[in-house]
Amino acid sequence: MRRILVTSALPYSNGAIHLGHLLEHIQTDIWTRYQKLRGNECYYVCAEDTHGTATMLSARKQKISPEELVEQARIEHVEDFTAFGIQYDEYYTTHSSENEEIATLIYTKLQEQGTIFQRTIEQLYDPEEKCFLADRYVKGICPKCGAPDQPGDNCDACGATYSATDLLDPRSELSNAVPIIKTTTHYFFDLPQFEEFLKEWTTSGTVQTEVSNKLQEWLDGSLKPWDITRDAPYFGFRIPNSENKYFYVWLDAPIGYMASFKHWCNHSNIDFDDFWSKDSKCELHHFIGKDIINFHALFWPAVLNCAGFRTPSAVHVHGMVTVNGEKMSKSRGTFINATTFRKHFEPETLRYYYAARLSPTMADIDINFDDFVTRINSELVGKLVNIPSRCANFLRKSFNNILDSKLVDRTLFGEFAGVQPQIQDCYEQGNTRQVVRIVMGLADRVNQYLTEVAPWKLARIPGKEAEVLQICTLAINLYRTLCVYLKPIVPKLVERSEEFFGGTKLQWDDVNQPLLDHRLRDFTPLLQRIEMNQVEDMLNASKQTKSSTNEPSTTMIDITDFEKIDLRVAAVLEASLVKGADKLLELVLSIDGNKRTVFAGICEAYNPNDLVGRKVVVVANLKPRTMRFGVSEGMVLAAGPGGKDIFIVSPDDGAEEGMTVR
RNA sequence: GGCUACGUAGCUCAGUUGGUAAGAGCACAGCACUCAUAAUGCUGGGGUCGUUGGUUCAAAUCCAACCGUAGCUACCA
Repeated sequence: MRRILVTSALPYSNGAIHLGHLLEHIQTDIWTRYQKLRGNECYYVCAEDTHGTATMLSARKQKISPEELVEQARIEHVEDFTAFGIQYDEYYTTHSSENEEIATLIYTKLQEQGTIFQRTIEQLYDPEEKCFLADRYVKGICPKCGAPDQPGDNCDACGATYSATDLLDPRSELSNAVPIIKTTTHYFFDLPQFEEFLKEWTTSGTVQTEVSNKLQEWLDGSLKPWDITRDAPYFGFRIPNSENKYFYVWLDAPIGYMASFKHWCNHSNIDFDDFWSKDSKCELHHFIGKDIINFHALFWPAVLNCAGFRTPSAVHVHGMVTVNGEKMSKSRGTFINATTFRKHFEPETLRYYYAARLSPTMADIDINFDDFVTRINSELVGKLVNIPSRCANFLRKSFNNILDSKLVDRTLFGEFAGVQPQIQDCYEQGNTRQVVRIVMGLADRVNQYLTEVAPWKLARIPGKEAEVLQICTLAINLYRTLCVYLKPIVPKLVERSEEFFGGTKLQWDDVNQPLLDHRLRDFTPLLQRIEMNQVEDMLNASKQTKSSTNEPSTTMIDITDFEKIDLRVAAVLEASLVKGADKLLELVLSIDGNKRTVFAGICEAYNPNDLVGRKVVVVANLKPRTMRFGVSEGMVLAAGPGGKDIFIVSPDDGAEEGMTVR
């Protein structure tokens, strides 16, 4: 039996869980569930990544302590992950005594090994807030192209890279003060000392070859010492024997893997050192995105090695999530939070879709929603769940739900069991795409078989009842095999199937032992089809989430952009509730005598009768939008986050309908 | 600019060490079936495997250049 510790990258406290986090945690969860199903001793730990300037500032803004912010985020994050079936053994926090202890211990070890040195550096400093500024907290005019409002590291407009001190008219994002240059002494980890070690480590099967190739770029003599210090004020752990110096968040974040596991050990009978000591025989697997390769495949193994701990057995790197072929974008509504997704879809559908796309490569994963809808409907519902559905009525009506005492066709059942080694390899390598392909191929076979033997025809012929029972017994057992194979991917769907089979949990070896002479429970639909308009609803909801935040937009538009919008005063002629809609009111507006029908999601905030006769402002040249309840020919302007807090914009007295608003 | 990947039917992808592999699913068209959540089965159209050269008896598969895409990195070779 293997002993395995698995981690996903720690989600940062200052932000909601989105589809990108979910890709990684679903991938990790599938792998972990597979290992457990195989009977391995496997633990899956994660935690909140809590430290850093962003958390500190965000807490300040909300007038709460960072600790409160972190705890609140932890609760929300766990809720999201749990909804998607992610089963951690421990989901802890980096702001813990365990983490501080281990971080301090590791730092001390690094020091003893002579890999920590001090260096005085110059950095921008906000004299009003009295704090040093990271590049992204400074904005100014690009020295190359003159674009305004550019961050301190590179220009979004022309792509130039520069240092924050080169910016023209630099301003602190925090106080708008002009930053000054100030010196400070920082502690550095002397990474170049580990070049040889890392060259060896990164080419010894610990990472995918494509990752290894990429890493050689950095390892080709271009490793630099790593600044592990941040100056106060900073939310984090103080560096021992220093004043006002804190560990950079990226030092203690990976250590959070250890701390989380330590916490878990303290509550169970597992020995921490078995897993982390230098000569550990256990496995350690990290799942991460390609954006943080350097932290996990350079800094982290070097630090562990230097501090006398074991290094990871493998770092599994996945690609980024794109939506409909593009980067997730808040304005397009494709920046989709976990909470939003699960309001509109059963989480299992995302698990399935990701699994169907994931491979051991670090290629980006695109969520194409057309593809998403058809895959769920045709593969999961149309093929897979269709199998028991095709048999259930025969079994219930004629056989009291009791399966036959033997299998009519051992070969087909044996064939299905025969692919198990192949499936195992795929899971082990993280090639769930292949698992799904194999399983769906088998599901096709069952449907073909059923069409061929046509139990519905036999059922009409007296004396053929036994054959019908044989056929259904085989089909149900083949379906059961597929359930075993898919259990790590869609655990809830399989759980519902287990209920149907009688309530016993499926085991990996069950593919060799058919269910016979056994009473099933009544069949109930296992998964609902989904529709394209659910996708549209979700994308709209994602846009609303964005506009309800209080962050002012950083995208500047010029006057010609603004002039494209034809804003008009309109009078409300009629207003009525829309049957079947939760939020919509149907408004008939008059603009200069022309009638328009406009749907507005303001039902919770306004009574239809109170609106009739009012003057409102509409976007008159908005493309007509076909909604489930009709065509909307414009948009009524309103302020507020939504729900009951919506406030319609009205012109002052004297404005007449049809007037242009500028 | 450099580096690392990738570019196969409308979409998502298989194609093992070069030799009947040009394939699957979805989508589309026709037929069949009616047990099933308008599900399923069969048949068919559709690709000069990014482009151009080269190696070879033989290339989607190896090599080179170019084009395109993505990411990393940078004006230092």
